[in-house]
Amino acid sequence: MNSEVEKIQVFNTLTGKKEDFVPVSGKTVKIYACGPTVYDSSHLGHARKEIVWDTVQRYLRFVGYDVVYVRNITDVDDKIINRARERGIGPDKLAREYTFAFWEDMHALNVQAPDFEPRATEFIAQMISFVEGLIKAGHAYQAGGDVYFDVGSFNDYGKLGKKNLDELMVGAREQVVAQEELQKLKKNAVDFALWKSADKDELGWQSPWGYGRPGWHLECSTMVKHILGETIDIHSGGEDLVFPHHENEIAQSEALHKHPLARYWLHNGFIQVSQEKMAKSLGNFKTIKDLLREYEPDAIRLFVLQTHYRNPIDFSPESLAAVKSGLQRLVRAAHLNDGLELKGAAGKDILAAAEKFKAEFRQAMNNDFNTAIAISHLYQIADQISALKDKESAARQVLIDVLLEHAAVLGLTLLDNRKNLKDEQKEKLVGILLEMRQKAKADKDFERADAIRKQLTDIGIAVMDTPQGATWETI
RNA sequence: GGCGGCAUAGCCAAGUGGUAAGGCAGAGGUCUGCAAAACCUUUAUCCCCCAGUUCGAAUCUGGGUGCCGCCUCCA
Repeated sequence: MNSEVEKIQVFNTLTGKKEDFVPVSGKTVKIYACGPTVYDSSHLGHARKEIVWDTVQRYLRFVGYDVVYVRNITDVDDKIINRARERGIGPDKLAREYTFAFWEDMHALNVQAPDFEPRATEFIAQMISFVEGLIKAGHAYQAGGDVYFDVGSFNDYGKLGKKNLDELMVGAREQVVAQEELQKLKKNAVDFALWKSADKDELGWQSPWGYGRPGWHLECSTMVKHILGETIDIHSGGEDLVFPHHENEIAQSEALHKHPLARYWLHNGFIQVSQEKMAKSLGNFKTIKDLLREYEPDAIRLFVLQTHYRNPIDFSPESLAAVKSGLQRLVRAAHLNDGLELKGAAGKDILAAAEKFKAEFRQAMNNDFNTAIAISHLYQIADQISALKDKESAARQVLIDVLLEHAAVLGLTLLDNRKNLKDEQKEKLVGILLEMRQKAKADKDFERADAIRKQLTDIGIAVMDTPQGATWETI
């Protein structure tokens, strides 16, 4: 970090304002990002969330903070249990399967591994003591084999999601009335489960209240506490988590610890499809694996980051395809010096341009991580690179280096894939050669036909003539 | 119904009081045997509508219209 601390501003959902970012303790930044529930394939919406917060933690490290980035994996949940039952396998096996699939997707998208990646099932014991603490403090109560958080005992309830407790009660009461059993158990309709009893043959753990499972919100509060501490700097997630998930985390943690769970609550906007949110429940999603078949990881990241993280993105194949051309310009500029010896030297003007670019890039990112502006500066530096001649390659290299360094902060590799062939292209290519050879044979130009065959053999492709025409295989 | 957010060129998208970034597509040009790629130039008198505050507003205020999200699982 420079001698002076980078002045970063972030939009805090808690206050609804952009605020100066000041970590709890100096250069250390503790971030907890709500991770996936592993019961199905990840889609573009999940990709956005991971790309956005990956970029944030990359940038904070880039400007010199010591970041501890934690992203959990929710591997115990009703959705997992139901899906596993449908498939006739154990919930733990299903969770493992989709955990690996998630890791594959994240790796492909150049999303860095977090410093810690706790799974809920690893923290059952800590969750149980967390609940015991809440009961002891009078913020939770046992009802049958369940334990509920007593929302009425926590004054600040609703401060994140901007909810009015009285109004919540009305809505919640209607739902609870529909479930008679709950009505009997809960003191208050809005109270949420910290621990839920389960049947013996279901996924569960022994607890002071009997056999059961933790409630969803509990895991995050517990893992934050045990891995990062009682107050962290940034807690992030998709905007749908604001209420009730993060609201409930705040209630649990702050009721127990009596001080803030996180200083800054950051939330990313959603991907929409035809003006509707992309969601598994709507069945209108594109999985990351689908997209990766068609688009490079850099293109997907560029697509996501060209919109500010809090704004919605309306997805269409056209809009994603449109970034491909732009990406090519950056890639081309980044590789203009490939295979060239560096000539000349970078003059003052070049060094000044590099410094100007660095400052502008940071200025953009310091303003609530405005990646859209940051990207526009990448294009500007790419134009400057392209404008330099080969004989000024040393000067050009200075700018290429800063381009690559800053593109990497956004997780863009700018790898040169321009000459990479797809499998189908390779097959067609051989087909074209065989067609040309066939034409030569038909013209009785056997010298030419044999030359084509030999050159193919030399690169490891054997050509075999058959009564049905030529075929080939690799040697 | 309550709360929150968004509306900027053909499309995507920045811009929170000082006179419209950037990308895609389009147009013209350089280059080329012809192309393609690349590069250069160019493309919103105007920011959903109405009223107001101000010397000055896309940016602030009030009203309206449309859309989205949350309030239940959801990134």
